[in-house]
Amino acid sequence: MKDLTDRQREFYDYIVSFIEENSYPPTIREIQHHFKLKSTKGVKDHVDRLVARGYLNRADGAARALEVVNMNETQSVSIPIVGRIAAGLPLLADENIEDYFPVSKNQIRTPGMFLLRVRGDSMADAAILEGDLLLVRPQPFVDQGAIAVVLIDDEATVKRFYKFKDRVELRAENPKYEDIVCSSGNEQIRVLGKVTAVYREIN
Amino acid sequence: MKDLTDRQREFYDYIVSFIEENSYPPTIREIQHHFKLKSTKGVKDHVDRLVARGYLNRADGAARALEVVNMNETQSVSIPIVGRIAAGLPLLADENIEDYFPVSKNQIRTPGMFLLRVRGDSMADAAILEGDLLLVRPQPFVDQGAIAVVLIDDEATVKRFYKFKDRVELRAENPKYEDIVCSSGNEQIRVLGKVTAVYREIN
DNA sequence: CATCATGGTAAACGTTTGTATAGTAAAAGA
DNA sequence: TCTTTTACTATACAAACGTTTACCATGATG
Repeated sequence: MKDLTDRQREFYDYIVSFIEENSYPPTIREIQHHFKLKSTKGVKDHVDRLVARGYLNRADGAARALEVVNMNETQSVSIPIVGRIAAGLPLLADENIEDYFPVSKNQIRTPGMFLLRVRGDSMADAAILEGDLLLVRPQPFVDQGAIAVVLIDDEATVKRFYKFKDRVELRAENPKYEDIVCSSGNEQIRVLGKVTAVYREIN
Repeated sequence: MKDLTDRQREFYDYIVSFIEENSYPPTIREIQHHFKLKSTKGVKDHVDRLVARGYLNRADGAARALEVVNMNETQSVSIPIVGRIAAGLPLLADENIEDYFPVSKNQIRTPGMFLLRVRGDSMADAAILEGDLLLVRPQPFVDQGAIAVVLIDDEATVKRFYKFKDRVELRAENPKYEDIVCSSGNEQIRVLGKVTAVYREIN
């Protein structure tokens, strides 16, 4: 956004906010009136420049045929919140999905990402509280020390994950809880994915 | 969708898909040509019926001023991230805006909401860490004990807010920091708003 | 049977809208 | 310093666009 002047930026912002409010783009004259200009020419020039610089697309000659480039990219997607995980069923089976929560698209990089609502305070010292929503990228392993969602006996838990030659350790971030140690080859635990974001609503 | 005839449904679907493809709505005549009709009247009738049944909104007389109801509800909005707050300037002046971050629309209930990136660890025990983004609803006061963004000497800080007859206390959630106490009438502090959500990206 | 909603055609009207030409003024680069 | 870019005013025009009136045909409703 650095190749735009302040004024150009104002026009761009107005067009974006108009679309957000009305869900269709403004006409040249609607922009003109918003900026209290006395001619349409100034608006046309600005729009043309925004097109030339790649911030807008437009179909020439057509009314309101204005498209903000990258606007779709900031849209959000409904991501499922998985609740209790039923044994045997695929993770995202209907039975496991409690609700949906909108997450902006640029947080979603891989398919199959899901949200998990935190139960308990075992990660309190990692600033993850009961009720928080965790955005999880599904993957069968995570980096050493990363916060992972792990399935233990059909129960999803959130822990820091450490893998050693002979064992796997799942460490809580709360002194009240003891580490879980599994010897290698033990098939009772399964890494579901890596926690990539935390959402908390207050009140 | 059961009060629509097959034909009406076709028109509705075309309008939705047109918007998805072009990101602006079609004109009456564009719809007409798609269905290879020889008059605009049929299209107008269909659109009017879709409006009457609540599937579309529209601003009469204006080109392309067509809005598909429910299409926008899961979208997100760009919310400004305010950085250092310059004295005198309004909070959301360009000078204060560092960047924008998409937040899903249903988290935004009042206008003027903004994001603040956390500096320091003074709220660590409230599970708010350095680098977290806080969604802030602007308001001149907050409930007792709520987490507030407060302006002290042109510096925005996040603290728990307590108001008593004779004084205001701003308490950090970290034993390393001491409470800030201001006698009433002291104009050096100003509540900017209430923290309503926390976003954290991991890695 | 008459009636009403649906789904059209045809043609015309007036406004909305994008575009163009000509010119001014100030700021930014070269 | 000269030139270009930015940011406008003023006016005008043609095309695009929504709207309207009049009319026709079909199928469902009562």
